[in-house]
Amino acid sequence: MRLVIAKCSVDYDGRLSAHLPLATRLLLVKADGSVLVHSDGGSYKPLNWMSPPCAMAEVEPEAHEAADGVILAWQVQHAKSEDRLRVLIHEVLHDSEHELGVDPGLIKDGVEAHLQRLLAEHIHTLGEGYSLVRREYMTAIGPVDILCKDATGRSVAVEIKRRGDIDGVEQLTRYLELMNRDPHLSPVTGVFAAQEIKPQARTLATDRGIRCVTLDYDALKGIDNSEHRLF
Amino acid sequence: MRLVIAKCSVDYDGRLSAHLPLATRLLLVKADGSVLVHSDGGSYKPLNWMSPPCAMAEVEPEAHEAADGVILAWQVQHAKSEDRLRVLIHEVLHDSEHELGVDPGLIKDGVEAHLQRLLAEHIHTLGEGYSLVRREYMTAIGPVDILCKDATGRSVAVEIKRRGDIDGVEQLTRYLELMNRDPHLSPVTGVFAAQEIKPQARTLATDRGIRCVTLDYDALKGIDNSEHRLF
DNA sequence: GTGTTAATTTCGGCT
DNA sequence: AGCCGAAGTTAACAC
Repeated sequence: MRLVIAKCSVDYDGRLSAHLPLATRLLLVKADGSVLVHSDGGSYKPLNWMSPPCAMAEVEPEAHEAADGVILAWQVQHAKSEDRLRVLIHEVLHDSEHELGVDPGLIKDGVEAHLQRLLAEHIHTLGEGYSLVRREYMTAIGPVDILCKDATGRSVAVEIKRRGDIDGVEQLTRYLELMNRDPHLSPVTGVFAAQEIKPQARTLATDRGIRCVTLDYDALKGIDNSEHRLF
Repeated sequence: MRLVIAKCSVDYDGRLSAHLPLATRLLLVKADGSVLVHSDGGSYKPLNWMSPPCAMAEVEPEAHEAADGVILAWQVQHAKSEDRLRVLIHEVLHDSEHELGVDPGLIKDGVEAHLQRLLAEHIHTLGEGYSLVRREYMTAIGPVDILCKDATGRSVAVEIKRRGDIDGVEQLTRYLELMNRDPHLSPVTGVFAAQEIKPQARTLATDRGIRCVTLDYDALKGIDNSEHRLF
């Protein structure tokens, strides 16, 4: 990884055209040739960048560029498209190279997929006598997160979100509408399950006869772990 | 901006929990206190980060951490939520501070908004006798990019995308369906305009009686420039 | 401020 | 390889 602090201007041409006026910025060149241009603020998104696969070459600035004070130009060309990044460097304030090695990568915990797996494995947390039919139950308009049956054998469609919002309720409503047209499934009731349910979403769901269930991820994981210890 | 290359492990707790095992990485601390953790690959997205507003503090590692070889801990706390990032540093390989100043920011060209403005200004590119009614014509389900009339005075709804995909056709279809229920507007025809239209989207649009128009952004801009030169 | 939509979205999973 | 949907999405813009 190469770190350069430089006074530079940047031009991107590809899916759009973008220009960065002359200013001091961080230029980050990764081992795969990709380049990030960062300012000293904003978010994690660079001002400009080139994604891999790409190749970076240091070239002589053109005559008119050199006349404007450009001492060095970087040309970053994407390998599979016409996307091109051109960095015109006026002054280099820092330049260092560092060996980082391969990164073991991020381990995530608590995303929707985990919630779905845990709830499917412990479907009884929805109520006594509940049984799983299947996860990702396919319908014409997309997969329902979980289809199960309650103690009386009635179908229950479950929509799972980390954060339960209006759009999640809308999504479940569409599924329920469609599934209730299917005589093999109907009547289907709905459960909106999330770690946190926004008041608006709860109101809308309740109004539509959809039950809201707040999921305790740590509790579910706890059940999971204790069962794994037992067997 | 502070650049640190360090052997470290990172833990994030907030909207989810995430862990980065011990490895050498770039730690980037911006002037606003935000922190990015980058590896030597991947995309522009950091492995882990803390968005502003937040505060970074260097603290003593706990006893068990120090026993594991941690020489320094960074605690990054988000100002408005419980989001927390903890960086456990085992070895510092580089540490430098740089003054960057305020960035003038990115100037973009060629995004959907520009296409919309250009097409609205040169609505005749859709056909002889076309006239603009208005941009962002509001309907109950959202704004139609452009509403215009053809040479015969019939309403035409235009949906603009940079890249024309199925979902854009669906979006336009919903607008047309709604607008055609309005006796003041009906009949309304549709135009799907994009710089590039995917074959599937073109097929679907044609099947629904929606005309597809490929926009040449540079040509539209050329017209624009030449007109500005004339007047 | 709040909400909605685009993004050089990126990223992962599945077919 | 392409399609689909989530993301600690972020960012811009209207209301």
